[in-house]
This record gives sequence, C-alpha cells and structure tokens, in this order.
Amino acid sequence: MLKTESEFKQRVCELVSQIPFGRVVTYGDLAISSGHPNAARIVGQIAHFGPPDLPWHRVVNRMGGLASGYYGGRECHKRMLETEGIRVDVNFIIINFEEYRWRLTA
DNA sequence: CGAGTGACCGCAA
DNA sequence: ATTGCGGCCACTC
Repeated sequence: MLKTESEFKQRVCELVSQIPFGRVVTYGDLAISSGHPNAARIVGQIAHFGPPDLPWHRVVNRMGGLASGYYGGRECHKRMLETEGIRVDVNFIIINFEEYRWRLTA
C-alpha cells in the first residue's frame, strides 16, 4: 500500500495539475474526487502550502468565486482567469462558471 | 508532540 | 431569502 501520509494531497495535487487550460474546478469536487466529500478545507490548505507549480488559480469555491488567500490577491487571480479566457465578474465571480467548470472523472 | 488554523461546504433557525 | 454555526482532514508553528 502507498504511504498513508497525504494520499489526499497527492490526489488533489495531481488533479489540479491536470486541469486543462481555460477550465476551472471547485474545492468540493477536488475533495470528492480525492475520496473525501467534505474535505474541501484541506484542499485550501494544500493550495496555500502546496506546490506553486500547479494552476491553483483555476481552483475556485462552490459559487465560482475567487478565493481570498491567493498570492497577490484576488486581482492577480482574476487576471489569471481572464488570461485563460474566462470572464470574471467585478465581484470576482466567474461568469458562466458552470460552463467553464471542468468535470472530474470521479 | 500538541494546538491552532484554514483559499470550504452543507445544513439549520 | 438571508444569516450563523459546525464539521471534516491536513498542514504549519
């Protein structure tokens, strides 16, 4: 068996790194796809302390809104999404979020 | 090693 | 419809 240490993190890390361009995912989905339906909080921790190489800017909350602890602030995050071709509301909420939402193969 | 925190989500009043 | 609270697991100090 694999090491029981942070199997969850490995899963989330992998999924995030596999998010296609111009696509977004929710913390909840990542948690569910990782095996823990209500571990969305952990995803946030991993996102904050996790590897910066991963496109965390493509990860948003359930409402499709940008997070708060992103490096540089929501402004940077918003620009990133816009760079990906995703329209973001002035309230930092992704427009047509469901349309950009990437379906995880749970 | 122990305690606190956290980029969340879901439900209840 | 809105607001408030709890829970769950991992990571850091």
